[in-house]
Amino acid sequence: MPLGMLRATPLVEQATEHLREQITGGHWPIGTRLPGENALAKTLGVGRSTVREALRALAGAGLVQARQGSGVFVIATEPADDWATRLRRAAITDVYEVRMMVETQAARLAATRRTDDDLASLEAALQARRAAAGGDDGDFVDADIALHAAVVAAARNPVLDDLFAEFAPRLRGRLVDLVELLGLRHTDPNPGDDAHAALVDAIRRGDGEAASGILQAELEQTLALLHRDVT
Amino acid sequence: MPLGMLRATPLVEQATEHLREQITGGHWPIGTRLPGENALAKTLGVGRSTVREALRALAGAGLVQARQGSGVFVIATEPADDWATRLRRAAITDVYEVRMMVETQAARLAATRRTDDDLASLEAALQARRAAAGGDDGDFVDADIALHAAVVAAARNPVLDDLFAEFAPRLRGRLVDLVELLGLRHTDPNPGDDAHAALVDAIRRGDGEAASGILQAELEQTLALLHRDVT
DNA sequence: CAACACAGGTCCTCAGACAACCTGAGAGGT
DNA sequence: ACCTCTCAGGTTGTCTGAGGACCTGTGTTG
Repeated sequence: MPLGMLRATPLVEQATEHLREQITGGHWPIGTRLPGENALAKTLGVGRSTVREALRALAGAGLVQARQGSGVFVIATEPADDWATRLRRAAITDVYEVRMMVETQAARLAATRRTDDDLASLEAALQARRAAAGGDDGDFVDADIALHAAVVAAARNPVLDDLFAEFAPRLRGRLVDLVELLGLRHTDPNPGDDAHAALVDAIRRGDGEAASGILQAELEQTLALLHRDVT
Repeated sequence: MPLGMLRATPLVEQATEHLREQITGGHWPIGTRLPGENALAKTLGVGRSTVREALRALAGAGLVQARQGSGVFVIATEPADDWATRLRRAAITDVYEVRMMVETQAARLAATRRTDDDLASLEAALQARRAAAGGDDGDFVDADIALHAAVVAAARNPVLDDLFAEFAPRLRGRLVDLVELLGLRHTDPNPGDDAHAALVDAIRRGDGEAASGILQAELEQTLALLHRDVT
């Protein structure tokens, strides 16, 4: 099925794309009133309905807004940049640094707010991290991240949970690379186990200072590796 | 202009919304083929063109995709949740707490990383906050937020800047309310000026511990007010 | 100067006609 | 029995026309 899978792109999609490019390309800044439907139909060489549908698609994408009798206005020149995109573009060391700030504070809160359920989750995550020591680098990093997520969850602040969840995927790939490239698990397949056990214990004991300090030391070490990796 | 400002919502928008709710409400899971245009027109009591435009809007929003001859299929059940929406839904105290964590750490970094330009910006923002003391509560809160943003910017981590910029709009309205309802500016139209001047000075001197401590005290006080406000 | 009316332009809705495409069922051939 | 082809019915895509609702700017009147 070489060419049979190819379909002509519907005119309305082509028109949508063309108009979108005019907007995102800066030809129509925010606040601009677009040419009327009839004018656009003539310019694009399509029917008026096709123009209307294209404009609806752009409205659905949040780029324009129609006002009956007035016209169609540009209200955004690009879709709202989501965090995943922003984090992807940001320097990994900047992302990690913010993670570090957030997480050390979360550990402090976790020590005072953790419930029995939280402790059970932390213990389970610690065991899962140990179990993942026998697996590949990717699984190990995932288990490590899960333990850290359990720490953040014990802080009992949903905004923190969300924030950590946004950061984790951005960091995962790089952390796996780091482990592999630097051979961090060659001598010890479960690096940092002592520190993580001490972290869970500090949270159990309610010692926020210790929990925060342990995490700070660990994360600073990884950040230093990330800096080294970059140069 | 009591009722003159109200406009009938165009049918296509109502239809779009109805269909969107069917999708986000779980009635049409991902992969579902929607009823045909003619069936939908009958169900919704509108013309086929109106249905087509509504479907285009949903396509523009990324929820459906049309295949000529086959039908229109659900490809997503909700738009990617953006942070603004999440923050809007979150408890204000949770949001503020995260802001506090991030900002106190940022102040620490600012003390070590600030440039001469950062210092100039901080000084300008401090003066602007003083100038806003003569204005209304909204302007004052804006000037306060701008000073804090300058602190975060001096930490020289773009991810932090972005994060603070996400949080600020969510917090603004509530902070204005707090100032108004609690009459925080009745006796002193420029509350916290001493603390803010000390903050800027600590950053200038490179004293991260002092900067962080000053901010922590201020933000904890406001958080306590937010907690009180809620109960 | 303010209020009102009107003209022209714009978006909104519906209907109809025809084209292009897809899918499933049935018929015919091997 | 299995495979291929054809066709019918249903679906989306495009265009056109008609009329309605709305908005804005201009001109007229009091």
